[in-house]
Order: sequence, then C-alpha cells, then structure tokens
Amino acid sequence: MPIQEAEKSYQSKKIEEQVQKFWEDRDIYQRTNQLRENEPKYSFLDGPPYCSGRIHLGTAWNKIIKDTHLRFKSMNGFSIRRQAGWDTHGLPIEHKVEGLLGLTSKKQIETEIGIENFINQCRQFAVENKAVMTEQFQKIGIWMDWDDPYVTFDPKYMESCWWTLKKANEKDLLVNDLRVITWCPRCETALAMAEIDYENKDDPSIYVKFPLETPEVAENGKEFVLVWTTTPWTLPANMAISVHPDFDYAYVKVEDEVYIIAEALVDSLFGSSECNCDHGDNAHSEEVQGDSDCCGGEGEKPYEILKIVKGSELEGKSYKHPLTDEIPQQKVFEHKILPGDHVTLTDGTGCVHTAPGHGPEDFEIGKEYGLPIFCPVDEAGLFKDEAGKYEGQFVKDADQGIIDDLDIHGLLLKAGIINHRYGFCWRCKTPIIYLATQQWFLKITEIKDQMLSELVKVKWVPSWAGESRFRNWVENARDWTISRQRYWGIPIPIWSCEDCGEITVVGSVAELKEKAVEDTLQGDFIHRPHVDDIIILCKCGGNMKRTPDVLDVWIDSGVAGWASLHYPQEKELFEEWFPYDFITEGHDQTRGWFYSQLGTGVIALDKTPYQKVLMHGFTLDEDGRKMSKSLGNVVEPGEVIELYGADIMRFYLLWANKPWDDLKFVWDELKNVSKMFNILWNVYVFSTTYMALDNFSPEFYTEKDIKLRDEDYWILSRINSVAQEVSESLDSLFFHKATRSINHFILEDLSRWYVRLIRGRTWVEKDDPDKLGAYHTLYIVLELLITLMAPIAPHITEDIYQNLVRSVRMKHPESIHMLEWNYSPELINPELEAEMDVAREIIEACARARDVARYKLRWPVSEIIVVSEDEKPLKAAKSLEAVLKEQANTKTVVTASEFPQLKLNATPNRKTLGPRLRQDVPLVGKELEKADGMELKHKLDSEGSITIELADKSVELSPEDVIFETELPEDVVSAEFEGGSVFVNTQLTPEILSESMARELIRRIQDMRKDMDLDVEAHIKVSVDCSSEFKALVEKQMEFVGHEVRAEKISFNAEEGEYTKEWKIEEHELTVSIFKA
RNA sequence: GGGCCCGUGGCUCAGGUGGUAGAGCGCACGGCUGAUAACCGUGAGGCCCUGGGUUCGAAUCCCAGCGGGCCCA
Repeated sequence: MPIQEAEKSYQSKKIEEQVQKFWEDRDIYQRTNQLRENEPKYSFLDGPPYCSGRIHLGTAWNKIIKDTHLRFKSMNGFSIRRQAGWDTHGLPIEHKVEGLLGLTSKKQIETEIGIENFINQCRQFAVENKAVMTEQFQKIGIWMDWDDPYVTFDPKYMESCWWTLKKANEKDLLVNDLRVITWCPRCETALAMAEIDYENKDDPSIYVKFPLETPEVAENGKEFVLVWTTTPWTLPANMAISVHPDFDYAYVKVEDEVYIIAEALVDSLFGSSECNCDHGDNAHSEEVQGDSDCCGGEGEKPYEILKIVKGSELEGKSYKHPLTDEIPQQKVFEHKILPGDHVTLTDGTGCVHTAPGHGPEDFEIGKEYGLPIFCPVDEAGLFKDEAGKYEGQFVKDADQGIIDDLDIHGLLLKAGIINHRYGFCWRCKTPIIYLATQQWFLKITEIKDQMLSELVKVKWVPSWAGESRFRNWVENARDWTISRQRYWGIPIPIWSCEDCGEITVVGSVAELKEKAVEDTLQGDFIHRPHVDDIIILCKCGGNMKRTPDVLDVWIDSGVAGWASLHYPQEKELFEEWFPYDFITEGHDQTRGWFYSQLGTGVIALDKTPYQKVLMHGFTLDEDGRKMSKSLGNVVEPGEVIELYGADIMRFYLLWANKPWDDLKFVWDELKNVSKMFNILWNVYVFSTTYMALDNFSPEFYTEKDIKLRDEDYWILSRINSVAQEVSESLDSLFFHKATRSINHFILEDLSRWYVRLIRGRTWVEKDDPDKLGAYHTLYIVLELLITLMAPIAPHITEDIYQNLVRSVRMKHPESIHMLEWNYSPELINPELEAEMDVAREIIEACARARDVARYKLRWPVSEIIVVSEDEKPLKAAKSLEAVLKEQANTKTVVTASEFPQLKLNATPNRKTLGPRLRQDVPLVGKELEKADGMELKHKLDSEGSITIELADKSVELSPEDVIFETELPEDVVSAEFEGGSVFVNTQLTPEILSESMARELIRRIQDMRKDMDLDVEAHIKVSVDCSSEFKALVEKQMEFVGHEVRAEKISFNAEEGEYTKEWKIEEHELTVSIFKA
C-alpha cells in the first residue's frame, strides 16, 4: 500500500484512540518487550501510587517521565521490566470506607460493622479505584504491565513484607517499647513522621505560675517558676520543669510576686528594662503588636530584678503542681526543677514544662531522672480517671477549662492566642497529639550509618537531591514507629506468648501454617481479622497470640523492591532484576519512598534497592500554588487530554521546565506545544500530499536516481544533530533539553526553512532526480524525527509511522516502538550548519533592505552584493549561492570584501582650507566634485597628498584637507547582518519588470485556485482580460506562469470561466477567469 | 531555628565547567502566503532579587541578606 495523503488537520483524539486500539489489538506492548527479552536488562521499579481513585496532574507527570525514559531505553535495545505498582492499604482508604458506611469512630468498626466486613469493603474499594486509575494512565499512553501489577494487599506481596520484619528481628532491629509518639486521636493510631502534615493553627498561649515549695526571696511566699505552654491540656501530666544549666535566670519582682524566668527573656515578657514597663500581651514574637509607645502600654507594671542565678543553681528545687485540687493523683508525685539541654531562649520563659507522657524530649528526661511516665489520656484523646476533674473530656476541649482553673487559683499570669505551625494527621487532618504508648519500632538509628554509606552509591538527579536533601533527612532519622492500631493493612507478624512473653516473628505463610495450632487455614487468612485468631504454641506450652496491630503503610511500599518479585519465596526474578537501575518520584518522597526503601533495603538485604534516582518536582497552578481541592485549582489530566490530547500534554510536561523544578501548569503554554504539533502535522500533510501524488516510496530508487542539494545535506545534518542531543538528553533524564531541541527543529529548521526551500522542487511535474532528492531527504528527516519523538509522543508518531514508513517499508517492524534507536552521526556537518545560519541571516538582511526601499519580495532583483571583511560569510554566500538566489529572489549573488560601486564624493575641508585658500575654496570644491573620489582617496592614501590645478595656480592638498562621503548608487539599498552587509540592487529593468508582473499574476491566479478549492495537481485554463501594456509586459512569461499555476492554456481575452475575478496590479486593471481543464 | 531548591523583559522559561543577555507567548506597526486557523521583518520592553567578595572580566563562582516554595524541628 503506498503512502496515503494525510488528513488535513491534526485530530489528536481520533489518532490517539486509533493508535491505542492498534496497540491493544496486536499486543504491541507485549511483543515489543518480547523483542528485547534477551537483551541487557534495564530494571525499573514503579513507585506505587495510592489507590485514591483518581490520578492528578502530578501522578500523570510522574508516569510520563517514567514512560518516556523507559520507551527510550527499550528502543535502545534494553530489556525492560515495567510492572505497575499499587499502594492499597492504610488510613486513606479506611477513611473513605468509614465515610461510605457512615461511621464516625473507630469503635464502630468493630462493634457495628465487624472487621471482616470492613476489610472486604476496603479491598473492594482499592480494586475499583485501581481499575479506574489504570484506565486513566492508559489514556495517556503509559506502557506498563497493567495486567500484572504488584498490589500491596496481595498475600504473596505481604509475605515478603513479613520476611523483612523477620530479618529485622534477627538483626535485633525490631523492638517493642514504651515511647512518646505522634498520635492521631481521630484514627486512634500511631503516626510516623512521614504521616504528619504541618499547617498553621491557632492555639492557646499561656504563662503559668508554678509555686515554689520553699520560697527564697519573697517574704509573702509568692514565688513562682514561670512556664509557657501552648498545650494547656498537657499540664495535668506535668512532672517537672526543665531549665538550661548554663543560662542566667532572673528573680523578677512584679508588684508583690516574684517570678523566675530566663534573664534573656525578661524584656520580651515584662517590657524593656529602660522604662521597667510591663507590656501586657505582647509576650512573644508571633503575636507581638507594635510597642513603640512603651509607657502607654496596657497593664504596665514596673518590675525589678532581685537577683540572677545560673540555671544549675535552680536544679532540684521543688514546686507544687498548679492543679492538685483538680487532679488528686498529682498530689502523690514529687515535682522538681531539672536540667535540660533542650531548653532554648527563642520564646517562652526558659523554664520548660515537662510532661514525660506527652513529649519525646520530656520522655527522655523522664527516663533519665526516673520520673513516672504519667499519661492520663487514652487512645481517643480523652482524659482518663487519673486526670480527676477532667476525666472524659477530649484533650483539646479541656484547654479552656484548665486555663480557667489556673486563673481561679491565681496561677495564670496571662493567656493569649498563638498562630504557629502544628502537625496534623496526613489523612484526616486532625491535630496530632503526643502520647506515651507501647509500640513496635525499627531501630533506624542503629543502621543510619549504613544507610548513609549506601546513599552515596546511588546516582541522584539532580545531585543535590541525594547529596544534600536526602542525606540531611537520613542524618536526622529517628527510630521508625511501624505499628498502627488499625485494620486495613499488613498485619504485624509478631506472636507473643501470653505466659512467658516470648515472641515469634513469622516470615512466611508456610511458616505460619507450620506453627499454627489450627491446620485448616485457607482463603485470605493473612489479613485481619482471620490472622488474629491464629494461635501459635509456645515452647513454654503457652499460647502465642498475634500482636493486634497492622504495619505502617510506608513499610508496604518500602519493601516493593523484593515484594513485587515475591522474594524470597521466589528467587528467579529477584536474581534477574534486583537491584533496580532506575526509579523516579517527586521530592515529597525524600521522606517517603526513597527513605522507606533505603531503610528496609538495608535491614533486609544490606543494600540500597535502587541505583539511580530522578527526583522530580510538583505540579503547581498558574500562580505557583500547590494544586489542592480546597483551593479549587486542581487540573485534571483528563481535562487536558480532552482539549489537547495526550501527546501534547506529555510533550508539554517534559518541555515546560527542568524535571526537578516545580512545574507551573499554564494553559497558555499548552497552546505553544499545540502549535508545534500542528506544524509538524502540516509538514507531514505537505509531504504526503506530494508523495502520494507521485506514488513515492523510499524503496523504489537508488542513490544514483536522486540528486541532493546543499539544503538537503544541511537538514540531514540538522536532524542528526538533534538526534544526538535527544539521545543524550533522554538518557540523562534532561527531558526539557530533548523537547526543546525537537521544538526548535520542527519550527525553525524543518517548517520555516527547509520546506520553504524545497517548495519549488515539489512543484516539478516530471520525475526528476532533483525532486526525488527533496522527497528522499524529507522522507528520511521525517522518519528519523518521528523516531526521536516516539518516546515522548507515542501516538502521533505511531500514526505517522504506519502511513509514512510501514506502508512502504515492508520489512520494518510493525510499530514505531519496536524500532531501534538509530541515527547517523556521520551526516552531521557543523560547518554546513553554520553556513546555512549565515545564509539565513543574509536573506533576512535582504528582506530588510527591500523593506526599506518598499521593494516587494515577489519582485526579483538583478543582484545582491554580500560584503564582509571576514572570509566566513563570503564563503557561506558562495557555497550556498543557489539558496541565496532563490530565497533573496535575485539573479546574481556577488561577494566582496568591500562594496565596489560605492561612490566616494570628495569635498574640501573648509576648516583647514578656508584660512589658507580663502576665495579659492569653492573652486577647489568644484574640481574635487569633478574628480573620481575613489581615485583621489587612493592617491591620498598612497602618496600623502594631491595637487589640484586651478586656472591660475596649483594647490596641494593633504589628507586632512579632503573630506570623503560615501554614496550608494541610485537603486541600491543595504542592510547589515551579523558579520557583514548586503547591498541589494533594486534597479527595474524591463526584464525584471516583466517577471515581476508575471509573478503578480501568478499569485492572483493561485489565490483564485485556492478560492475554488482545487486539488493541488488540478489543471486549469486561464483567460486574462487586460490592457495591451500589461499584456506586453507579461506575454513573454507565459510559459513560466503556465507552469506555476498548472495552466494548460492562457489566453488574453474576455472569456468567462467558472470563476472570474477582477484585480489591480500596480496601475493595471485586469480580469482573470479560470476554467477547470 | 535547620536543610534543600528557586528568584533572568508584562507572562512562561533557556542560559554544564565565568567572556559583549536569549527564546516563545503577549503588544504595536509593516510585509508574505497553494503545506502552514501558518510565517517573516521592525519596534517597545532587562540595575539577570539586593549588597559584598574572587577575577582582566560574574546572570554564571564564593559570602551575607531579602522574597517564594518544599521538607523538617
């Protein structure tokens, strides 16, 4: 089947649907993979998106980056494993399902719905979302193993995860411990650092007076340690106050009370020392109002510093808990001031409220000094009975009551509101609280060094992503809380004995079956609640029961490297593909997947699972804001595809900026890309129009049959230069360089220049080597261009390939994506490329010069003269003379180091000659005017003087006596280009006028052909009714005109054809009529 | 408070290893057109965030600051 004429306009939607159907019908993806199955491997691991139900622009970008790079690698002959992954467990889905079921608390799951039912709903939800999202990804043309993805709820996958924990236990990295951790009271579960979002929030800001047991300086006994807190609800659990041993603390007397606070903070709390004023509310920076009017401040109270001591001197002093009336339990405890290096002077009072049950640092201090870990709050964030009066209240709701009680006791110095950053549960947005609970941990702190030494083995793009950003995160890593008190997750495979406390970590299903008391396990007994019922017999004879927690979902994806390969249950794939050559995710994964994989990798396998990482950016809206539902600025990939198509979206996302910078999604910029695709399509239409017409096939001729011109060699050089750059860029993940190079080539080189240059050649009717040369070149260039673009825009390139290549090159592979990545560096000719650049500049300069003279481009000129002192432009002009002649529309091209026809006019320098010659000056002037300026100048230059003969005397003139002015000959206009000037001779000879008129006529006839919507190749007859002068002007050009407009006959009469139109060319009026031949 | 990134014409962005500031879009005017709802030319529009330093020379390298983003405390 020969090449078909392409559709006139680029219809992305239709093409993309067709192409995707073609891929599917013929299993192109699978067969492309098979084609390279025995080639070297390039292994890739997909970071699993969460099954939230809908992909967003960022996820689309992420997959497009992956797809483009992997298609490129595949074309380069690598065998690629591109299994898609899905993250399915965890709170987000639990929340969605809770919402669907109308549940508002965790308890209801167990009491009303039942865990099994709940889990099934979660699974179903994940499965449905996975299907929807798969379809969305496929629509963008992402090639992955969609039929065989890894899914974190797959029992085989979960097994690998269990194995990882068993390894952790073998290395003593798995511990159960009472620690203070971040906790979501809504979800009633522990949260890892990675699961906390930070946002601004209003909280109380209060200064509390803690009375000293034995006052030192205040005779009335009113002596207090002043403490600042933003969490009044933690005060019931206060067990100590920390002060920095090295700081200075002041005893500040205000009215009849004495407060102990850090000296450095006295000013900020009580006002500047100069005026000794108390400034009421402007206690700390976040809320400070202007305080220039110092002594006018409200509540001003003079204060006096009685004495200053080191923090260390305060250590061991006892104080009374301020809420002993409300919390009887607090009467039992002793309260002392303790030293703490964590105390800072940035805000507060330098005396830090310490509640070991509610703060990680407080907890450490508590352990160090043997304080009871008093935590009167339960998992739902409600005060327990130990909290006395506050029992049953939700902690955050108790804040005001506690503040009021403090006030009643006279222990509240002041209370305000602070707006500060605070942590929220990443999914339900509930403010987190700190609680002391018993949890399972991975002791990351013990393997941190190993993680750091593995990290440097990874190639990071950009380098700072790993070397700075990720390194910094790992260096600050803490132990990882991996237990979650939830349902939809991988159950923690830890069984502990009710009698002796012995634990067993189960590493596989087989192991569980073997150890389980029950021996009829079937179905999905790995998930809750079934797994909860399995009992293992302990060595001591007791029953071991599973710890009821599930795992942090970050473990799920963290083990993807081997769990997706079902290692160690299955070994073959693992040995083939692990570790991975390449992964790429957004920069949020610094704390997420990059980290979880490195941690679990070191634990399970003593190494990093990935070798090269591209950390890409986020997609932001037009104003650079994060896309979020609440801002209503979310752009859906589906929306973009609907308007522009997947290929344009893909190209745009890889073009807009560097992949590691955040990407502002600007609709207007899509138009740019869309324009480029249109132009590419137009070039394709142009090519196929003529190729189809002439039944062109690249298989039907040999090198001897074609003739290549300079511009052909030039565009072949250019496309191969582009190929080189695209190859390097797609390999090194600098996608923007590839897309920009392609964009420039299509617009500048191919469409705006090359097609313009060969237009005349395609118009030739007979089959000559020159035309074939143009077809051949155009063909080769397009063929290579679509190959280069295939990884980026897989649909349009496939569509073009099928018609342009596959239809005539029978031995070529069935799909463009099966092609080998190949180009011809030997065709790159930098010199020729540079020369063409010069030629283009000269031609543009000609256009400028003509513009100045108001001389139309359509009218030919007799000559242009390219002038430069530099050899290069002249050489370029000479070697590309044919291009210049055609494009500058000139009969001849002359090159010179200076303009030969430049007239030099000599005039006397009146300043030097006036005093000397007086009235003879005009006479000298006349003589100079008569003489040839050029000659005079040469003589002056060579001999140093000239002699002018006047009627009665001779006058000798020195160079400074003569002023030379240059003058262009009439009809010559000039313009400069970089490296020289060009002079255009616009003299109208009869021949030129005749040709000009003919061209004017041609254009009008062409215009009419277009009006009539004639086929390009249609032949016509023309009748021209005009004056005899005009006829005389154009008559000799009739062969030329006839050829250009495909007219079989042109007659000068008033015959009425199918289409008649009146025209005015210059001053000539005429009527043109056209007949279809 | 710490880490990282970004800060170039109205807008979106290029400008590895230092050498006289670029593109596209937009705007104004003029031109061209049988592939091109295209294109070409001209013009207006830049203390390349600020201040120091290194250098013969800094948008580029170093330091400090300011503004924005992300991550953390």
